Amino acid sequence: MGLESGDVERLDRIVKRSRPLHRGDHLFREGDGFQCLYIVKTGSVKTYAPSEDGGEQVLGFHLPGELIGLDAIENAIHHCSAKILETSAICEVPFSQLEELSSTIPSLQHQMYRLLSKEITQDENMLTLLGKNNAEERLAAFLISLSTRFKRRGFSPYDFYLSMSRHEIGNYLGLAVETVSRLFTRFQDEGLLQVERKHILLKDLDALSRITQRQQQGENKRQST
Amino acid sequence: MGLESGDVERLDRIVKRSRPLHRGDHLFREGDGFQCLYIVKTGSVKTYAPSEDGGEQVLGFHLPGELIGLDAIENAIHHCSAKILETSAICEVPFSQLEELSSTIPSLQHQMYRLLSKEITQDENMLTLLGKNNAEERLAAFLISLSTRFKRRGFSPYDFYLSMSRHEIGNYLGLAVETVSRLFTRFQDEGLLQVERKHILLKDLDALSRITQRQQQGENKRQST
DNA sequence: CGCGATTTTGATTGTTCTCAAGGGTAGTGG
DNA sequence: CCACTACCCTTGAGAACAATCAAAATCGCG
Repeated sequence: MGLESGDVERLDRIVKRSRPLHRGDHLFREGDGFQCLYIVKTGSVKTYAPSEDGGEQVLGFHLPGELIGLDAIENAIHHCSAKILETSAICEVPFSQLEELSSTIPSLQHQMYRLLSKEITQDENMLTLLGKNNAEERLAAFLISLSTRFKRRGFSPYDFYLSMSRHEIGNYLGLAVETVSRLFTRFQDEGLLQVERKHILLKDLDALSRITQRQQQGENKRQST
Repeated sequence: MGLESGDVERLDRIVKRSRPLHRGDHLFREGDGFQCLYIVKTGSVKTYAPSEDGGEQVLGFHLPGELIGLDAIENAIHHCSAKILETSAICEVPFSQLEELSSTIPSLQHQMYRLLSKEITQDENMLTLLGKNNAEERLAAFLISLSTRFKRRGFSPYDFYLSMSRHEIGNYLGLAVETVSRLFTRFQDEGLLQVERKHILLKDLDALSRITQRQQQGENKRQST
């Protein structure tokens, strides 16, 4: 990270540990004033953009170690809502204090820029997924993403529980619930994974990877160039 | 903006005006080391993520006043390529200098955070467009976006030229070229606009807006919740 | 003027959505 | 503890939107 230990301590001092939150609780809602960034310690959170009629677009699922709220800096208003998916521990980081601190610690400022930049890169990857990949490729990419993120945090990359519903997965990936359900069944039939309700056991990560890259291999698809 | 005039001058001093660039030139390519952010002064630029086989995902079209390269901060490597669409004047901003400057000018630091945050918000809006909207809604939203951005810069919001091909529009919106072409024809038949090759004349911006919002009005679509 | 690239238009196909219905699960309250 | 209910997931059948294939028309450029 490049932060000195004294700096880490100063950073640590502004972070608030919140009491555990429960499924269905909101961290914030669209339109709320922006005060804090949130870091997931344990559990999981979904962010989504609600639309007038009660519909929504799921923007992301956030696992331990991941940051929430960066899109609210611009206008100091949250542009999306954040809902707890399972009992979770979340840290709050008051942004104004973080901002002040970052102006006195250059390496912290740099980390902040990198963090924001990373979020942009991730969103761009997601744009490619939605713009170019079919249903099968999207779900495979989703599972690999979860697997990678669990692994990074020291959890099993093969064996995990989904804290979100099929409905939410479909919403996130731009697919109907039924399509997601059918794909899980198909992946299981093909021996790529075992799925039972929320429990996922990835049996052939390589094959899943191959699926996500399939689009690129096909010669000159229509939307290309 | 909140920058003092002395600060503006300091900022101005690190910005380099480049000679005019021409259609097809590259500002940078995926994998290039990250040195500068780029600001479009005149003309237009597209950014895209190339894939192995020569295909690509268009990530954005950049008009005068808009910034390019924010996704490269994270690893100091460009994750996408940037190609000039028409003869353009582009400013370069060496990022390391900007970063230094921002650590001594708090309001500049704040602007940087806002800029990065805004980019995230825009990408999230695009995710919603690709995840929830049909072809018609996507193209309408695209035209309105262009219109709004031209207007902001003092150009006509009704009458403008497209610097990108139908192919690139389709790629950007996750649609086939033919679909884009058919939609232009349909919009024209319905009196929403006049189109002749690259020349666009928007005749009913309200109707276009209504199209983009159609999805939200329909009661509880499948992917919602 | 002619060639290649781009755009348009038409016909057909196909993936995914939609509609419909059944079964399973978890949570609630009697 | 069991019944009830609401929600979630699955599966099937049909419809629809957009992709694909094909070809003609137009444009830009050397």
